[in-house]
Amino acid sequence: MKKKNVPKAVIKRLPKYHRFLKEQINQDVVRISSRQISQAMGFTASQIRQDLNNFGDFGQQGYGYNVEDLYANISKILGINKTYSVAIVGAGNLGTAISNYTQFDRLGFKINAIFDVNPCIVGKSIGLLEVQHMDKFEEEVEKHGIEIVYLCTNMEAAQAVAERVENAGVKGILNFAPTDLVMKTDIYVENTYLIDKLLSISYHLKVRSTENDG
Amino acid sequence: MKKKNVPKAVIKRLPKYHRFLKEQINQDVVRISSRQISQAMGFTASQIRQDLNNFGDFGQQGYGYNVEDLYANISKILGINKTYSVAIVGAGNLGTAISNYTQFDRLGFKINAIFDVNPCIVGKSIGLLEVQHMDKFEEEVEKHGIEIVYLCTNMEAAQAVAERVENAGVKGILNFAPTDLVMKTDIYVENTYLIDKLLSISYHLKVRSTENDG
DNA sequence: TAGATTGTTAATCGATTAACAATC
DNA sequence: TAGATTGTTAATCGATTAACAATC
Repeated sequence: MKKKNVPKAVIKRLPKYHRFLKEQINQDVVRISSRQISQAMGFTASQIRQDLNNFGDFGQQGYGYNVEDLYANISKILGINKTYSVAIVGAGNLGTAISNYTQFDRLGFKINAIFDVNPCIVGKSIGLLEVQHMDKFEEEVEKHGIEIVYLCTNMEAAQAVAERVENAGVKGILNFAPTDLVMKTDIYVENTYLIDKLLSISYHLKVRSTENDG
Repeated sequence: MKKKNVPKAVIKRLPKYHRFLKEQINQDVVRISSRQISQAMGFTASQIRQDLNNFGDFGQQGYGYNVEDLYANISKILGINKTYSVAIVGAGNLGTAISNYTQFDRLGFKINAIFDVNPCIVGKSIGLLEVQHMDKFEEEVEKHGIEIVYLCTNMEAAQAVAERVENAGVKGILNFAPTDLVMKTDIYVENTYLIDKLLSISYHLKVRSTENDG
């Protein structure tokens, strides 16, 4: 098996392929060519073949790709042929919303604990879980083998909580707080940067409105 | 003023500069060099100067950049020297969470209406607003001059709602539904792709765990 | 003036696209 | 076999980094 290091740009596209192929399966599509994927997804056929060949020879000359096979392979590459144990820290509006986000659950990200420090929120039921106080965090991480934390605190608390999450041995953080976390270990942090998306909209609307002027 | 078309990669970094400069202002930093920004943000000094020079000559040889000035300039470039009129469609957990996200409000994105179709939700109060039925959508968009919609429906409803949003003359959509929207006009859509972030974490955790094997 | 740091041109690097031989 | 489509090498394009003259 080849093992050059895969370009970041390719990794960013993998979830899109995964999503697209799932749709194809739902529509009972059995085989598909890079050309067909190209037309549906808007990448070039060449790029699609290049991307996939970073991981193996999934296709067949003269035939194309078997949709089920390709989907299974990409799932495996993405590491979602297993279940992850997840905790949410911060059970405010956002934490509650995320806990109800079925899409995550469906792909094997199982929420096993929810934490907060606010006495008005601790003890509340969210789905089948009861919000626990952060006092119990380390204990519960151990008990449930928590691997990933969804960080849904406010901006001010985020850094301190992240460090505690790191120290508890959690491997990954999905950070919803609008702040860059500084970590000591190689814990993997992914930022949502919701504000950046909004600023991007703002930028593009502005550019358009000024294009009509000068 | 120069007006070549600005690389996408640069535009994606603008919000990060904006955020960083705001922090510097809060810490009463008056001037800063590309070298200092470089060290704090982890880009090269060269890249920072290249990025900024897409929009004008904001610095001064031998001095660097005035933090306040640069922040004001980037704000203007991002189009956030004005207030935007925003509506939320979908007042479930996510819509409610987003409506409470003060960060958006603080940068001038003002939520003026919230909509849903669920009879259990319509009429409910969220902050100072009452959730309205989608029947009133077009009327309210007109009344409040809505420019941006936060799309917080489920995946199934997203496409149909997006088309209605488009037809009502809204200019931009921040899409929280895990689906690619197909638009007819040049309405600007930004996708949050929360799942993609989670899959990215999964991928990196998997790569690390298999590095120890082979 | 001397020192610092920008703005900008040129060099390098990485990612995308084109082309085509291999092969199902 | 003939047609289709992959896997892969080579060419192009775009973005990042290095270097340095301009200048505050």
